[in-house]
Amino acid sequence: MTDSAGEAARFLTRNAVDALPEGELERQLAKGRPLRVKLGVDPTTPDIHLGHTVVLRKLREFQELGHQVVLIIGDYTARVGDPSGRSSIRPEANPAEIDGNALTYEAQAFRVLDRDATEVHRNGEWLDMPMEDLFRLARSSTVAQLLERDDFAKRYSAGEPISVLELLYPLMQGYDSVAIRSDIELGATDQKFNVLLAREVQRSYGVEAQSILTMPILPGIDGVQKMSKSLGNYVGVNDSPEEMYGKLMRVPDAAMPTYYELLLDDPLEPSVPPRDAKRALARALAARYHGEQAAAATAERFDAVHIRHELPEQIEDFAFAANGDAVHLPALLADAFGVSRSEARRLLGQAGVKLDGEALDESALDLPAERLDGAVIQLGKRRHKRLRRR
RNA sequence: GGGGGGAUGUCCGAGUGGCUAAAGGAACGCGGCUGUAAACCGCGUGGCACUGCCUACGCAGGUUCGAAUCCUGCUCCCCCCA
Repeated sequence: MTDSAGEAARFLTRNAVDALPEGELERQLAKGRPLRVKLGVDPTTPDIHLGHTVVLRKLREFQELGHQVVLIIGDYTARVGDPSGRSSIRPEANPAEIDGNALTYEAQAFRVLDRDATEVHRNGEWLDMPMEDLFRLARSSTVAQLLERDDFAKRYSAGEPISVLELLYPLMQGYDSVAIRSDIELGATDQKFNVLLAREVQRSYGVEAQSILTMPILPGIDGVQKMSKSLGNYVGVNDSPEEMYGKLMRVPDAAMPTYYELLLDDPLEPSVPPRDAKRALARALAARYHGEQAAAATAERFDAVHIRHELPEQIEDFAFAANGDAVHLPALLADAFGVSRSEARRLLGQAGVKLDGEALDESALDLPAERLDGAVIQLGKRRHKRLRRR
């Protein structure tokens, strides 16, 4: 075992949770040949967010060390739905939607990965198998083994349903490893069971078992739950610089060390005040996905709006119709911001609506059109529209 | 195949004939304080033609002056036995 293998292994595992079996990665690296590094993603949502980039960045590190990254777009497994971390059965995913997502997924993944050094497969290539092959696959594990997994065990003992299809999911993922002959599989910690079970599946097919490397899960911008699209606490890699910056500024301080460790190359200096650390993070990530210039402009605009309380530079116009002189505010707000009229009324009653910076109150539900024309109407802290009479 | 239990708002979860647009919690929104942080305080969270009306407690019917609550059928889920 050479020093360089040990060094590389230490580097690659520095912010990982598990690298199993113990020492295996170093042994693999010491062989001196490029490793086949697997990552499987199910295109269940069209967007990649910063949470996904944690593992993608790790993959990128492998790439930069000369290893072969194999990205598997789980078009077939997406139709089953990964039960990991789930407490209930997923609704069946729609194949057409999955195909669409797969394309955008791939494109977005290459904002982190080097396209030329990445092998991409759809697992439909091999999972669309005859029943006979499924028999073989289904024999590679046992119900007891599958039920050992934490989320299944919980659901089972809580008397919640587990479908047979879900039980099959880890086997399908494991077969991916057989199909591409992976040396190592990456995943977030919630994938630990799946990636470990793949070792069993590989053995049962007589191929060498992969090692595994799991990464921590990035909390969402609420700082508590994992970042996920369905929880609405995510920052998408395709978000505009303003969205990225603004969302990241809402992340609680407590999550900063984790964000730094998982998303940036340099660790968080403890001496940096939390607010500055967060600004630097927001700035760095906006720059990563949109360039230094856009990031600088975004930061400047953010300060203008939130520190100097100026209006945002760009405010979308909203054309309103006024067929008399008076305009009914709840209706206007409902149309402009996509809230219900009832909600608009409530917000008016809570001083949550401002016209050119001044709070409106619910005593005046109708305002003259001329007062509105050209004015900026603001809902809460962050939603603005410039009104134009149609 | 037999027996038992269950389905309530974004989620969890109370509620077994009127006082229930439905307790409580979580989540979220608005306001205050602030750093679009945390903590804390206040208000709010079905819709609308809004001092009122409409819709809502798995689905469809029924009983009743009145049903989330009672009855019938159906759908789905869980457990035990086989």
